[in-house]
Amino acid sequence: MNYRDAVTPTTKAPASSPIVERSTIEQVATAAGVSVATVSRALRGLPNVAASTRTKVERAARELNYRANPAAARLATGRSHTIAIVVPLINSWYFSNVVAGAEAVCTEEGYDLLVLTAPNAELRHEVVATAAELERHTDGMIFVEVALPPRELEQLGRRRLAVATIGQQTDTFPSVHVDNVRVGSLAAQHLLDLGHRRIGVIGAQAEEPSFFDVPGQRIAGVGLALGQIGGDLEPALVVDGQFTIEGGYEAASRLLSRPDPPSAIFALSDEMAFGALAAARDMGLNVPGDVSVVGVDDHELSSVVGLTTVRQHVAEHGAVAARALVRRLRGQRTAPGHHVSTAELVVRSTTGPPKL
Amino acid sequence: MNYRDAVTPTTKAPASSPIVERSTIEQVATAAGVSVATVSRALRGLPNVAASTRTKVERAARELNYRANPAAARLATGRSHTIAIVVPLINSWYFSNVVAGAEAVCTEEGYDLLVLTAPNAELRHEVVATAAELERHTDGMIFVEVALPPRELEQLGRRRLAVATIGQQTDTFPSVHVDNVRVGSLAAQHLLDLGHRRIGVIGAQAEEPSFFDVPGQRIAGVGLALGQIGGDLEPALVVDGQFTIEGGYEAASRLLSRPDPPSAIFALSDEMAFGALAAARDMGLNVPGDVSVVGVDDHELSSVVGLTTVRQHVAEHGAVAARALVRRLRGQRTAPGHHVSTAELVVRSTTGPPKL
DNA sequence: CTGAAAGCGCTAACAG
DNA sequence: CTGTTAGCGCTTTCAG
Repeated sequence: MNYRDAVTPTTKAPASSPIVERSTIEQVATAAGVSVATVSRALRGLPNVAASTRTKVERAARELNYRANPAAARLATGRSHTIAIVVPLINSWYFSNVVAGAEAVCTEEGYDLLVLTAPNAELRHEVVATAAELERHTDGMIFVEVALPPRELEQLGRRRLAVATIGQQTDTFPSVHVDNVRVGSLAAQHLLDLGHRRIGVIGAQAEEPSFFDVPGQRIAGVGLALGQIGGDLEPALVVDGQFTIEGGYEAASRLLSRPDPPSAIFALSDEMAFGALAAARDMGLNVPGDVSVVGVDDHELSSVVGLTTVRQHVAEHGAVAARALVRRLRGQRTAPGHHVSTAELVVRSTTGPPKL
Repeated sequence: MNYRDAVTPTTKAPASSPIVERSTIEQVATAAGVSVATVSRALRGLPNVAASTRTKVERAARELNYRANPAAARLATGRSHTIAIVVPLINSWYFSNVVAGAEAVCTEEGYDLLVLTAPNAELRHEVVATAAELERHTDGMIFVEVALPPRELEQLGRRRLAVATIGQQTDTFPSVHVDNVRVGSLAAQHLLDLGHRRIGVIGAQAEEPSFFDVPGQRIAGVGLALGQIGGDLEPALVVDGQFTIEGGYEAASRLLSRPDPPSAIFALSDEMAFGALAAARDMGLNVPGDVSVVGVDDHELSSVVGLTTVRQHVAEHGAVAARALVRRLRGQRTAPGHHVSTAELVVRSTTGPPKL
């Protein structure tokens, strides 16, 4: 339920200051004894305004509590100072953390953050198809773990809309992503170092593998690590966990009830790992005695249950993407930088050497 | 990580239809051979438009892919078709689910959803203080578990802004909340029925107890149930868990390492309960053999670990609030209805009779 | 460096 | 029932 997580004992609230009305540019102009055009220039920091005039205007604006009406500014300029973040869903650990990161930056930078969920491919295509419409609601959008095919990317690229992606890496837009092959290797290598040779993987079907495939890359990383010691990833030991707790539970149950169960399980997310831990417990198996478990994310619960995991800095993903967008919207024509976020292995107590 | 939770195998995407431009009301007017005013009326379903004219206009609009420019409409009408949701934080199970519920309704109803986080009381006051400003960004706001003092409520009430609250119940605005006293009683009664008499509670400090106090009410519910059998809630058995997993872990550790530990623990949220379960495990205690644990929420993980809990329908809270707001914005002057959301006990395997 | 004036695209009286 | 005419509040030429 969490309603108070962040409630640090704060300084006494400023006795609820009364709501103060906003005024129009014209009132400010009159008060400062200049024209509205000058007020507009002065307040937006444009050149060609005498220092003295600017000061005068600023004072008047402050006194009148003036702030440009966003609707009017938007109509006149076409920019809305709003960013939309498109996520498949919002009520999951990963996505809510990404949104949190983006929100923090947006608030800080004076942008409004709109949340759009596009749970399936069809809706995602629709989001792109209605980009012309969205352009009138927002200045930019952040696509989070949303696979955009080349054709749609190209369509978006031709628009005035600023775009950033999280997860997918494109050559048109700035992006943030982790090296998922490395994520997989990191987990697998740890397991190999402990002596495991048969590793089970709880992953997920990639929806559109051709463009963008997180599970696939992580699994490739596992294969890579395994390959280096002349080993191999058994396809039969890779099962779908749908990135949910329950999916993880079921996948692990299947894996562990095999005649030849793996000695370790790599779940592609902590939530699936939690499911796996529960499954092991329910089967009377000891972790890490009978089976080791590794996850990805570093969920809050992970440290508490001692889950070994590959940590990602998820909120940072959102923050970096938002910052890139804001920068671009402010005109800083930076290269379409790709930020590769770090990920690191956090060894805790769900992993250990295999039996025998 | 969860990016694909909701990815159901969808029908093949409609081969990315090209982005089609938007046109202005004037183009539609010309195409339909009428004035812009008529177009505006026809398209907004206002009366006083001949059926034939309306059809004509609608066809033209469809052909030109016309949709009113939101910025222009907003400037002219003052309404933004946007709703803001104010949460203390967004990356927690409870709040992200509330937001998800609200988002679904907003999308369905053609409203944009803005997310604002106000982690502490000070920022919350600021949100209210800048209501005049917010009014120009949004038509309404949903305050989620945000304690608004009477004075601020009154200030908000005088504005054009539509308001709905989740958690707090006011007599000015529509609200959604659960009967938290009942939530507490439900949990306690279950424990009492099993034979427990000494119940520990993991709760949280209320920030502004005078206006709105979820933990306090749930605890009161416990006291009530206890009182009915002539028992009493020992103040020393009520400890703060800050509504976080870790806080729950620490609170439970403290509770269980007492010389006279309670035989059952009621955690005011599932996340705190997860922490408590981990603490019990780490102390070598058996659940429910040595100690029973009950939570509140019915988190996804709860069914998997078998946590007995009082289920709340969280996403529904967000949806109901959003719907109330939309209704109000559409002019249906309904009574400031207070929706009391249901909560029910879900008995699983973390509760059982006490030892001896 | 500053002001006047023309929009941005839509809605809302007000006539007719 | 429909068209004309003002705005909504700001930005942006264009003169000066």
